[in-house]
Amino acid sequence: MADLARELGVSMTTISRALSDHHSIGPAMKQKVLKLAKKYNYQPNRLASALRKGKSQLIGIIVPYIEGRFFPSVVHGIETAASKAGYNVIICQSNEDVAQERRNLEILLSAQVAGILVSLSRTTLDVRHFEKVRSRGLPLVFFDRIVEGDNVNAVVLNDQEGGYVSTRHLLGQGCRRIAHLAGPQHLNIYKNRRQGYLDALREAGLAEDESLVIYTDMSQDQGVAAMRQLLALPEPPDAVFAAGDYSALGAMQEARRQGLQVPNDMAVSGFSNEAFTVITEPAMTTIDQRCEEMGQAAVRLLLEVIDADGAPFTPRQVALRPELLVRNSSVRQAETELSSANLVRSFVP
Amino acid sequence: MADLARELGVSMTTISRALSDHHSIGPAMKQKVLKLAKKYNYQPNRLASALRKGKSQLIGIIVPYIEGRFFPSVVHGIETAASKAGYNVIICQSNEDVAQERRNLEILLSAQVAGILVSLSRTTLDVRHFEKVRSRGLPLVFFDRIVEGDNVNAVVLNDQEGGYVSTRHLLGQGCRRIAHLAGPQHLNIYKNRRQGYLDALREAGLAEDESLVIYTDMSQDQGVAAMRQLLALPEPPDAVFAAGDYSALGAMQEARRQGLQVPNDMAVSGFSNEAFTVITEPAMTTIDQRCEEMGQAAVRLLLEVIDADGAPFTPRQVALRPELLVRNSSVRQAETELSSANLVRSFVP
DNA sequence: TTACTTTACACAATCGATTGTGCCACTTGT
DNA sequence: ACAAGTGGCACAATCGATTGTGTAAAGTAA
Repeated sequence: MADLARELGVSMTTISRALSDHHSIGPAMKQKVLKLAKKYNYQPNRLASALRKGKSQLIGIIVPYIEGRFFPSVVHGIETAASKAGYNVIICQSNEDVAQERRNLEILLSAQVAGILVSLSRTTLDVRHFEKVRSRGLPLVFFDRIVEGDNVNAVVLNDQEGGYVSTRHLLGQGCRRIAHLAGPQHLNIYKNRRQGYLDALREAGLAEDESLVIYTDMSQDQGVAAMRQLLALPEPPDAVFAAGDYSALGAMQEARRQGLQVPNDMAVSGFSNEAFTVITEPAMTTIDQRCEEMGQAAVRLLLEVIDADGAPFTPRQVALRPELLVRNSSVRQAETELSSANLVRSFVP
Repeated sequence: MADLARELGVSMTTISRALSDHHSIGPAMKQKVLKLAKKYNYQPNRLASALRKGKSQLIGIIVPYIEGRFFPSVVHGIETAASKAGYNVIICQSNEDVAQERRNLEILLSAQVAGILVSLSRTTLDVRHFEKVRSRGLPLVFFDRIVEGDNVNAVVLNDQEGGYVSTRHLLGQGCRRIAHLAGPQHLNIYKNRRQGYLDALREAGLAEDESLVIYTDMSQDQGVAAMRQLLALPEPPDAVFAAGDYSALGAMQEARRQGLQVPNDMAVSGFSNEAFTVITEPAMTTIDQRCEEMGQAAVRLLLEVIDADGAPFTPRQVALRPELLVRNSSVRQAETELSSANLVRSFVP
């Protein structure tokens, strides 16, 4: 910058203001500065700028881990949206450990990020460490694994709706005894998915049957076990809505192993749209969690708070609408259609 | 920091030096400063520090995208290793676009990162933009999709070895006509996998049969088509080594659809260890690409260059050894064992 | 013409931490 | 006892960009 100033015979002030389009710089001078900056391919030192302004162009992310399908996709959405808005993203993993989460928070604070996006670690019961962020007036948005309450900014998937539309879909296929493979009920996502399931049943006027709700850890193994248990009932179900794709997979495999036709004897639908759901045979109906949209929505909300710039901002909670992906595991067909329906689904990576 | 200095009645110099364990500060004073820093939970402003020192504690990553199995896992490995060494990670996506890659590079430069890790975009043919990084003396390490040559730091998987061990394994199972589903040969990874396959055949004294090598785009569809083509041969193969899991999947599905037993009539092995390979039936033998190790190795190499601190550093290329994961799709068994071998594989997410 | 704006730019302080140099006091060698 | 050495700390410059204030020159209104 000093070089530019020297070459044009003006002060650094003028350079800085010309580049940031300040009103007190004449258009002629602005042009000259811009041209020279291009020529020398001048790149401002973001550290210096951030130090002076007290705000960097960085957004901090804290996620439990970067693996599987969900978090990488959300991060992908976040990075894309942030980058479009001129921000960069610095990423931290808590490894499901509160202590690590706290450390990451400190680091992001000392890196002077413009805002922070957090998905809580599984071991985070006490959320007081986020008070420090708020007391500094630093924009903060939670996503997916959030702090409950209406005094925080948060973006989540509407899990209840996911359970509801899945169950409605199965009902629409003519299923009348719909089982549910539920997840650990102390986690809100699973509680809400189960609630959606119950809501749909009640709406259809069907009596709730406790024996049709099996509580699992969402593993494939327990999906197998659950299906075995269900098929041993005096009145086995004709469909199953699982709160996760892996348990749905296990259930589907066990059903077929016992000679049932999926979907005609047993319709199956899962949750999460894992990559494998398109390659099972039949392909699995599931709920897409809108991972990328979640990332984008989180960034949008964060930018709103950032742009409010300290002005009182009423925290907001955003609930994304899940998308039901109907595939062959749940679409009942006449016998004659079966052959074509079970054709291989192709998937180009 | 000024507060600490005032409270102890010393200069900021002393504070700074006490915290960085400078020799010219007495142990008594160091203790006092440390204790006070704890008490006030003092966090140094990393921007200011980085500005003054000309080096931040940030490592920049440029990847084509953050999706699928590979890149997220590598990033996971990178973040973990970097974090352990006291560095944080700022991540950029090139979206397979050179222009974006160039922009990302500029951004990382202006963010004053301590070093950069890059996996090239697919459209990067001209690599001159990396010259600017080298001319600034900024540590640079490529991984997976690298610039060829021995004047760059790079970490890759030994694809040739992957093809070699896969083919050796199939040979060891008694297969004698082993087909290969190859990928686009202008990409080094696919060329090398094919080379490993050929090396193993030659070593076993088997004649190379051009009709057994099918060139595909690695999609599931083309895997299906390739298997159809292979089975129409006068002398069909008894095994197939695919350079990717998706094409292996297509091949396996088509083989079973035509009534062949996998693995006894047709052994199948893939490449990449995609998540779905454990849930196919039979589970698919494949090559693990050591994603996390690659991230770790890249960080280790980068840290070496950083720690050399401008001293002449001879660029190095690291080749990771792939890991063959033997599963049921390639292990030939006596008929009586088949039932147990095809049992469900469980997978807890 | 005088007084008052407006325009266009420079001066110098500032963000927070780091570091070369200088200074003082005290120890050690001879 | 004097010179040299060393431990412990402060001063002030510095990294590079930003910004409140100051001040000419040019323009406008009276």
